[in-house]
Amino acid sequence: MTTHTPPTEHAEEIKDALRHIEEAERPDALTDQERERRASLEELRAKGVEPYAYGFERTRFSNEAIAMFDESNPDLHPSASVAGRIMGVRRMGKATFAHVQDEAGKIQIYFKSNDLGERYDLLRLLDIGDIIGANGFVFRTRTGEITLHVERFEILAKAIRPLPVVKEETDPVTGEKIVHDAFSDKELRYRQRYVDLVVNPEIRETFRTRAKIISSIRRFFDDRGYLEVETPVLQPIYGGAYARPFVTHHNALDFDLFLRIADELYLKRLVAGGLATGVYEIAKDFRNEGMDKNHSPEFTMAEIYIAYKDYEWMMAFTEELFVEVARVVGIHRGSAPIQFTPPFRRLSMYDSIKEYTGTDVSKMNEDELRITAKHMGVPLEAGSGVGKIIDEIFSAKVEHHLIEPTFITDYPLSMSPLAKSHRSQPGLVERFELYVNGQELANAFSELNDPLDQRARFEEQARLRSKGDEEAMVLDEDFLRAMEYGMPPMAGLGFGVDRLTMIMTGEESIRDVVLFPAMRPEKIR
RNA sequence: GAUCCCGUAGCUCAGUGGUAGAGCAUCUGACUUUUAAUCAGAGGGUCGAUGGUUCGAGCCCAUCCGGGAUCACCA
Repeated sequence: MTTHTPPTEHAEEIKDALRHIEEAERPDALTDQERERRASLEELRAKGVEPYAYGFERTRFSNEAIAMFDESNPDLHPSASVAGRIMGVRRMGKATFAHVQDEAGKIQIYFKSNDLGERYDLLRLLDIGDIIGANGFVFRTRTGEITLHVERFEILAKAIRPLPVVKEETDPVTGEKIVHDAFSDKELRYRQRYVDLVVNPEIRETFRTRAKIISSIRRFFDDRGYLEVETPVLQPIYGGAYARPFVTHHNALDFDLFLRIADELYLKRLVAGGLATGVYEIAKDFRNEGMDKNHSPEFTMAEIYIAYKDYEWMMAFTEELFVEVARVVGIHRGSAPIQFTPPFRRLSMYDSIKEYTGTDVSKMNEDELRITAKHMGVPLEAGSGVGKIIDEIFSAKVEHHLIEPTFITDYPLSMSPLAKSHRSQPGLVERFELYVNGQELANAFSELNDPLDQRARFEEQARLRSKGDEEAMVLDEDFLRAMEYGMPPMAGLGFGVDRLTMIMTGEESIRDVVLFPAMRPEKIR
């Protein structure tokens, strides 16, 4: 983006940045290890060795190279080229062992002075963290580890900042892996995810699973003929959920825009336009709320809207979707893996409250509900109406019981301004949420397509907003206009991809399924 | 936003008022099948920041910065 910023506006920042650059480059600002590594770097160049290569001809991943060793023909010595990061070095004078880590794992490599001649002397300029390429032949050492005997090697990238050294040991009795000095500081792991991925390689599996989850969702939708679309992230009016938005500013047009909190209203416009029977989007939404292990200010949402279907149909679709995702990724981690075994339990909201509290709240008016909540020890906000009180009771008394996938159906109308009134139960809407592991995972309804009803619902929201409810929805006149032209009945579903990934990987914090979690800015030394 | 806990060497951590420590990493030396390699020696710190109490503060107090957990809000 090109901006024509007056030079004075950022003068202080620029001065700070320049000062920072100067200080960072002063030799006395470096640690001894950084100075050593920079000295090694210069020595390599002085010897005519360029420590930052343009590429390397790799023929095998570490696991493939190891697999080449033939137990029945140990003298075969198949050759291979591997590339990766040096994770440990054992120098023994004229022989050196090291482990090289790549995407697939680790392989031990063996350097021998006799074989490498003068180049063997370069090894003293190598450090843990350096990225090298090596080719040679595969053999088995005296102690039994399949190893690459190096015939040629190249330095592909010299590390001038020391990597945390994590050592692993195999317990001789149990055979279990013992990790020493694990890189465990959460702040450092999140801020420097590149380091975390290197020294805690098991977390790579989490992010590979995340990618699989997203691609399996996309495939599931695509296979059924639904169309992937992209709708605006920057919106003049935000809507589709209860949340406070982020605000940004468009310089050229000189007005404020909101970062979307949901995709819903734009996707429904597209169904109205007949773009496709079903449209979906898998993308980031942004909510300006508190953050904790279940909430991140930017998070990935999947939403799909399918014409001529209702929430009953969508429930079956949702069940099929999650069963399929679980099948594709496999559920391999976590202490209490959730089995996505169909059919999922279905329970109306009233029945769920009756089941877990013994109280039937379905016929109660606001005062009775208030008294009931008080008896149950459920704290209420002053302005809570019928729907809000029921929701509070549900959250406090029912939610955490719902471990195996459970559909909760038929919500109070006041909580759901975009959902269609229940066809047979007054005061309710046709809505379901899927609960897994005591958490809401998905939310869906028969979408409201009556423009007059929708307008009335927005107006009710406006009243809440004027009473100080900052999260109440904003009336979207263009969305209403689309509905007035005629919007087919449809079913809509939305779910958080991050939470789905948490469930599928057994991670307990959303920060552990997001590569770069939001953090306050740091001062980098 | 509130409460509690944490911040000491590159990493993981000891250190409850009296000369800042350990293991790994780093440096020097030895070692041609080691694997938490080993052995001998050495260097490395604004104890998150600022202010205060004290003869004396890593330690006690206050404020601030950063992180974690719980709660609130939300998905």
